[in-house]
Amino acid sequence: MRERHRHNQCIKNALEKAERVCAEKSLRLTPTRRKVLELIWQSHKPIKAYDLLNQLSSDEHIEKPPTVYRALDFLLKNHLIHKIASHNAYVGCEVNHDEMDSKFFICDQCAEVKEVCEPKLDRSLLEASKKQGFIPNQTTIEIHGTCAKCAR
Amino acid sequence: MRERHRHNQCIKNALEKAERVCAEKSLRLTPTRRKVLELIWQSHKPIKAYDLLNQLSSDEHIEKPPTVYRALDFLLKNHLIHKIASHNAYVGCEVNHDEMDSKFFICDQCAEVKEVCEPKLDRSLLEASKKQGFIPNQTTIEIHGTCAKCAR
DNA sequence: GTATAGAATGTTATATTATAACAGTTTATC
DNA sequence: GATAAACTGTTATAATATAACATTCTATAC
Repeated sequence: MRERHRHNQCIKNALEKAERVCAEKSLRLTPTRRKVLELIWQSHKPIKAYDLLNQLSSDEHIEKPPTVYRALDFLLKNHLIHKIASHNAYVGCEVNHDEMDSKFFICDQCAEVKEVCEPKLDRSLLEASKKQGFIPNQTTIEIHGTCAKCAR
Repeated sequence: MRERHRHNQCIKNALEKAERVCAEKSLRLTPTRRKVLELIWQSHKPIKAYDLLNQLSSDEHIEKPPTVYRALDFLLKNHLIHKIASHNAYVGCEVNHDEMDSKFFICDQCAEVKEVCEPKLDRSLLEASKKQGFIPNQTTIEIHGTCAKCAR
């Protein structure tokens, strides 16, 4: 735990950002949406839709899939979370999406995901696209391997 | 159709490559595996597992999911096909996998996928990884957009 | 040529991921 | 307070994928 970052701060930042974004765009961060975002931000590991569903449910009340998928759709559409396609799982968005699409480093040891912006990589992607005469719109860049922490 | 490439040749090449690879590694390209590979190569569009299953089935005999998933596993493991994670669908492998991982350009108009090797892009990916202290193992690079043909 | 082990296939069942469709409720605005 | 749009509840089902175990096939050793 020694080197662990102050994760509470991540959660707090994420929720604040969400409130700001929603306020700016007149969107409603309803209790379910907020709760789902908070659950996703419990870690930097992608979480599955049905795990969220279980965590949303209590002994008294079991939530149904559309509840969580609707919240996920909202959060995805507004760039507050991302879907990791290679895992069918969801992580909080760590970057500013004025920039280009995200790239993800996914540790196969500890499962943590690091989202990065890499203008150089963007340029390479654009260049490669141009070479194909391809007009890129949205990218899925997921790099699996071993993170710095686990490599030590 | 005027500019259409000779797709029969693609299928033929793919099957020949598969036979060669299997011969070299003492693997068995059994009838089901061969048939699945052939069905996947009917086009350059990713095909879904259950579509393959339907095409494998006849009025007399309906195949079951494990049949197709086992064939897919075999073909994936031996780099004869790839899974497009963002679509849960499968395409034939067009490149030589002595090289690094594949990158896919996926046209959202016509659905065709072009697999490319881009050493420059590989270098950018490696560089970005190094910057994170990340040791890359396997990448999912899927660029969605509009292909040259559809852009015209 | 037969015994044998490993690979491949058949079969049933079920797990996992995601959406459709429609009814009811809440919210913002007029 | 009426209204429309957004949001939520609920039931059902679609789409994707695997587990587990029985059976058959194939290559090799004897």
